[in-house]
Amino acid sequence: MDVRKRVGTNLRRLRSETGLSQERFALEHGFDRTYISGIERGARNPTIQVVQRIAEALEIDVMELFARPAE
Amino acid sequence: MDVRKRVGTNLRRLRSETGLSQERFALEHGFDRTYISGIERGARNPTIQVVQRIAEALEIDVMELFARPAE
DNA sequence: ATGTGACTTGTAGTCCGTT
DNA sequence: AAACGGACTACAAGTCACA
Repeated sequence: MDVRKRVGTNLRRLRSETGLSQERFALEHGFDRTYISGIERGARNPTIQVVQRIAEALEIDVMELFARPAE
Repeated sequence: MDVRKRVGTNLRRLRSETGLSQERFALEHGFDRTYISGIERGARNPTIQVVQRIAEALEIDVMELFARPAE
């Protein structure tokens, strides 16, 4: 499994669990909505600093975004 | 702690454990010698696909490179 | 509310070196 | 063996209009 899919899947699940839409999550944490969308779909190849910023927004350790998602 | 330092510190430890120099590690796995050096020092901000490729070269899960290093 | 193509600007990634 | 510099090209960062 590609790491982009991995991070994207984890982000989508964790972001959903906060109860926020992509739009509100992006707005409240200073991201562009379409950029978050692209990462969740695995269409983007973000740098580790971007992933770090997302982890901070989710209030989790960056490592969690790289966990292998359950099938 | 910055995520670049985290990945760099982990890479340096894990790469050293393989017994390979930066130069040989890079050569044998198709990386640029100076780029590996930069990542280990935390001076670079690699994309997640590059970190994935490094993890594959180390034969570990990419998640391990994001673990919080021991102090 | 999300997906997608297109776009500009900045920097990731590579290659040549020297210290 | 590793840190570091300069220059270059490929592509990520960040944004927008529209479906």
